[in-house]
Amino acid sequence: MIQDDIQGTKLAILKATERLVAAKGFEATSLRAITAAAKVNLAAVNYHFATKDALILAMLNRRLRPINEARLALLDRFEKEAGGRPVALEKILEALFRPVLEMIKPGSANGRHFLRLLALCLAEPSAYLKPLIEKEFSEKTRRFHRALRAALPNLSDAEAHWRLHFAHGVFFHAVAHSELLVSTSRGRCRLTDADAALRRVINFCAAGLRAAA
Amino acid sequence: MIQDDIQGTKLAILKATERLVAAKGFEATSLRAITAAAKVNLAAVNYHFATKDALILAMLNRRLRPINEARLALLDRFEKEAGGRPVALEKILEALFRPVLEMIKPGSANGRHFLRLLALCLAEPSAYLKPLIEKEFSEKTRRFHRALRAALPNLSDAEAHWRLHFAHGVFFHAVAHSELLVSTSRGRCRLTDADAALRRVINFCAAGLRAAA
DNA sequence: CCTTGATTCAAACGAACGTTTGAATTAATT
DNA sequence: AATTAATTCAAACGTTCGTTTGAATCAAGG
Repeated sequence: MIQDDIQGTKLAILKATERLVAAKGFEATSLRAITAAAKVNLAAVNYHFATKDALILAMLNRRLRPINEARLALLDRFEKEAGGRPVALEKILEALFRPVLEMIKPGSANGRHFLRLLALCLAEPSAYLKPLIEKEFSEKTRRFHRALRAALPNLSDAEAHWRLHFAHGVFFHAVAHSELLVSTSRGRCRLTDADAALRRVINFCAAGLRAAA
Repeated sequence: MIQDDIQGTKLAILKATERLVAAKGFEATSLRAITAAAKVNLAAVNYHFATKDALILAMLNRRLRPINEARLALLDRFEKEAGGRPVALEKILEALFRPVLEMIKPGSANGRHFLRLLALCLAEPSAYLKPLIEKEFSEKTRRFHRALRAALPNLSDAEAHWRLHFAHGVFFHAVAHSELLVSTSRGRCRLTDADAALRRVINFCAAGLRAAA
């Protein structure tokens, strides 16, 4: 799932960065804390990644690229399966969400951490993150917009944009801030079963997307 | 709308903090930048607020308290108007969302900034923000959970928690990251008309909440 | 007018930060 | 085995940070 030409010190730094940044935030995580956790020398970060900003970008890209590739591949597959006809709404949503939710399944360690990082990326308005957001979020979303318009021909172009934005919000908030659900439900609801969560999210979003104007 | 016993230096600091933190984030905003923007002395922050963390909390509370009061007041009003019967789903959602969206209307300056701050609060996992989140987000949400269960008696307790979490995500993402909508739609959609946005959000969420299991 | 308390101010404090340096060490190549 | 390149390391650099200090200024009250 992840390009594993990266090894040794470089990989240790990336893993520690993922864990610590998810726990503390970008600015609050120092290179000293990262290198201490990774059990490497302080200067190793600058040697392997040149700068802290570049390290953050490398860490994010390592996770984002395979996710977005999986999303588009899944959508491609569903479109092929559909022949010329539009892909079913639920399938589109599955292609959009499943590759991310796969990360919280047992076996993909550090996956849960990454969901927090996604939230941090959108919230923290650092200049060097903007190109990544535009490329990995906005650009990829347009492909799903087209599929959505085909699936729901009654929706205007603008309305489709709004509702896809909403659907993104459902999923994003659900996975990135799942601790709020635990808190408000006093522990009765938890984001543990990825498949059950996916079903719930798709069910909610599909109804919202199909709603009469 | 906002308690205005605060004046002079203290108010200037709060306003500058709001603007700068929304633009740069918590850690990336220095007290020197804040005091320079507010045109007050550096030491004024520690004099009036003791510490930077306390300043952040004061700034957030100044906005959050009136919003949450307005939410509960609106829900109270709708419950009173409904007599003993359950409040209509759309009304519940309006009570939940309108007080926040009012902030982006012309006349409430700095309101837009605050929406970014909400996103930062959830994403940035600073320890001193956790109590505020639990109190102002989770605690208040439980009241709306009860109203929701009355409006949709077919929904199980757990399912209601999940879907309210989803609805929160729709609204939250829509207002806090509205620049993503502008970006993916290439400027065709914008969060300018608060009433239109509220209508769209409520429409989407109501359909999702009512969806068959 | 003088005093008292509240506020502002310039200056400095120690701590922590990202980054750089140059030597030491390891790995690879011939 | 000798040489070259890649990597690690301890130490330090300059900067910026939140906070503290003590004197200066202001606003009333007696």
